[in-house]
Amino acid sequence: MQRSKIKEILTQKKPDDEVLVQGWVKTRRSSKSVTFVQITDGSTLQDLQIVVDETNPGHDAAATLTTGCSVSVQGVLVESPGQGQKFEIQANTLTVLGESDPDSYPLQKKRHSPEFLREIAHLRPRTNTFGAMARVRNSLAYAIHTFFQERGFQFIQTPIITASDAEGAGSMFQVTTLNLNDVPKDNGAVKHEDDFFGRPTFLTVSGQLEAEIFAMALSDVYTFGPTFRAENSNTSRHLAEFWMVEPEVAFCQLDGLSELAEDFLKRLCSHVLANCLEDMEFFNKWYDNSTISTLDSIANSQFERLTYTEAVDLLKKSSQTFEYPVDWGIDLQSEHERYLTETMIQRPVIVTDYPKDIKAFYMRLNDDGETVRAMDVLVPRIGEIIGGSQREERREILEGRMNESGISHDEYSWYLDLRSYGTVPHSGFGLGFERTVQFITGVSNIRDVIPFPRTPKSAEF
RNA sequence: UCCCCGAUAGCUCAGCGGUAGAGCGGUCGGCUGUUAACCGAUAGGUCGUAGGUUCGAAUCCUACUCGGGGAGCCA
Repeated sequence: MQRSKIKEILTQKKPDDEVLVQGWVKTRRSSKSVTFVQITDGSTLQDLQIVVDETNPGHDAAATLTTGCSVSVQGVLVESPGQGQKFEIQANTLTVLGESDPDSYPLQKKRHSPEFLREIAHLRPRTNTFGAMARVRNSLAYAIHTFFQERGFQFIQTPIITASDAEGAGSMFQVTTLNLNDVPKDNGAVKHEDDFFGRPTFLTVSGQLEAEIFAMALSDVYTFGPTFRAENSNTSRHLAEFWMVEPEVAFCQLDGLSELAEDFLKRLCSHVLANCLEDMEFFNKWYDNSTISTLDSIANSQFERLTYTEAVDLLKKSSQTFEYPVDWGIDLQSEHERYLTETMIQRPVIVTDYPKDIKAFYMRLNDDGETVRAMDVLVPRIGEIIGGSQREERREILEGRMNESGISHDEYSWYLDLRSYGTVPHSGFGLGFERTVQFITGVSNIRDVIPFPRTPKSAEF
């Protein structure tokens, strides 16, 4: 007999159907005459109740089941006379596949703190929260690909190991096969020629520059993969290894890009509501009781658009006092961004045209010579969820900006080449996948929205 | 990296100078078509680590480690 997933059983099977179901025990309640076993198989948030009568030869085994055991059950689907579930399985046979010693099994049939669950990352996928998390992540990843695929974007796989060490996005992890206990040296300096690639190499901080190469040939492309930052960041919204989505669009200026970003975020919100409502209701109940209404309103509302200069004016005019005063020329602080999106505007805000001195060298210089065509999308609770820009497509101006930033023309000659041979206006942004999952689920710590978080001093599992 | 807070039973926490506590979970027994079931009994702790103050430290002080909140860096 073929196994059915619990989700299938609840949606496609009818009373009196005979089914084979396999999963893990959440909890068990027994008496002399009957035992109830609640099992889950991860296909849905809902547990399935198995009823084992005392006359069943498997009753003794069922009565000793504990949380975490794995079982295989053949039985008949019936409408449940009890409260709390529509259907249940009247077991014919129940086989214990794997025991789970209750003295040492850390998961209990009660709520655990996210901090504790992080310490047992190999078992936390079995919890309601993490099962829901995995399904929402999966659904979001699917929505990301379909959004771009439907619009004719090509999915490009950019390298994870890179030799560019000055992409302006923070410190990088070095990749080496040199023996660190006995590094080959030449006059005191490390002999990088002896290293695997014959030169220093690093884990990528962004696929953007490589994506630009393909945008200059295929027009509309995107990347979606792991990204690494060796920053000593200890916050609830930073990881050393995270996933990032980076579309790069040729023949597109900043206003086109911000439209794309807005459509994209709206699509992610509505997709999750349409496909993971049960899991979202769980997050709404236990983590943030405004998350569903927020997603709803985002899917149906207009994002606010402000220039940096307008944002600074607005903040200055507000009666709010900030720890860091607002002034034109300094970057917006977290408190400013959050006040803008959470209090003043109360929905996502796209801030554009930042002073050039606080943004990366590749962003297109405006005619005022002072600002660049940068774009940050700010959302309540998280702050910056998307950072992007129109890229500088004029070679001379790009070279000037590289000089100002101390970036080697030699090392980026290929990047400059794109501006010499058929350059076109183009734009792109980066969306932090885990920050998006945080925003959507309402789970406050980024370590609890990724299966195996990597943070400073922590790389277990 | 900086500021603030925390670390006591498997988990969540109380105790804050004078003999280590509760709830949940575990174990044993009872009971019931049960729903984080219920009732009774029971086991379980070098009070994060290392120093110091004191007649006496879980409790006060110092350092370190780890965790949380905030900041910076950013996605």
